[in-house]
Amino acid sequence: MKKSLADKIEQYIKVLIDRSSEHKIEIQRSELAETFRCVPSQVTYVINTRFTEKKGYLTESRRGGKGFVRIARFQDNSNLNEILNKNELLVFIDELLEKRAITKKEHEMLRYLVIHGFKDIPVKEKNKLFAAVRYALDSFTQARKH
Amino acid sequence: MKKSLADKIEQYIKVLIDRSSEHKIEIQRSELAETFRCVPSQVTYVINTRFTEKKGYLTESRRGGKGFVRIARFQDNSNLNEILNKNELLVFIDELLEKRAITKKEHEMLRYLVIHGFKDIPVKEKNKLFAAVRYALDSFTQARKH
DNA sequence: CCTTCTTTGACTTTTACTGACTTTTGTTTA
DNA sequence: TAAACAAAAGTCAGTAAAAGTCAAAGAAGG
Repeated sequence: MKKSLADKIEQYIKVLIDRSSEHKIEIQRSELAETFRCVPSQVTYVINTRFTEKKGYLTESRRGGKGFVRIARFQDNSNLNEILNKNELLVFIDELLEKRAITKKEHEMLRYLVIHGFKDIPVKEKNKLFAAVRYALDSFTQARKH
Repeated sequence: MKKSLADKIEQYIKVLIDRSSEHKIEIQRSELAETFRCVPSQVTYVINTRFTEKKGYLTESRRGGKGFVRIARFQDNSNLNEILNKNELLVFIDELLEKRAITKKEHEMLRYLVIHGFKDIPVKEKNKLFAAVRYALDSFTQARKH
């Protein structure tokens, strides 16, 4: 299994991120391309295939003079946490039904919302969101009791 | 972290605004240009690209002798947009009730969620979120009809 | 083979910066 | 007081320096 250039660039960037203070680096595409003696679009390729949101990275960039590419790894890396949190919220919603704090119809609707409603929200925000929804539901059902 | 001149001027102005009493400053374009050793139109460029209304700033200026550029940051640029969008979603939810697609209780719960549930989500995400919720609710109620 | 991943390069778009020229406004002077 | 002057700020187009896009060719793996 020979390492492709893309693999090497990927590894290089990951080392940079590891060494950085905030899990965040800023590079210049053209500069990096020169380091590896390849065309700049090769770097773009690496970024698009290896540093995706799904893999736990956020990227930003700016064109033009003094342009840059910023790559940040977010700490609650990934899926696991997201799914966990979504599950936690779903469990909470199930408990509400068990406690008769919500009706069966409401329960059905809420589950649907949680599962399908938050597709486009970045992972980082999603956790906050789930917590917020949980809080809101809690105080709502409390309030409704009286 | 290579900062462009425009970035530096932007930051400089923002610090001035932060230190000001009313989130408002008055500068002289030519003076600032001299400080940064650039042409005055560079300052105009920064103001036009970084201190726009969309980003929460209002600018005024006067030419000629005793000329000036005034930059003011207004409290919550987002509010207007946010509220508008939230309202759109609330209107949609109200319509669902009118169409009998949801019950009164569901309606009540959804309104509460929208109003109280998404407090900590950044504005930028919030709009996407509202759209997502609207979409989810739409398909949910469609599906439930059958 | 066939498919998928990599690499390349020509072309596009965005952003920064500059300088010549214009417009506006206050001040001075005839 | 009207005209000239000076001192601002605005406009705009041009240049350069990035990064992005996309399709096509090439390589690797099954």
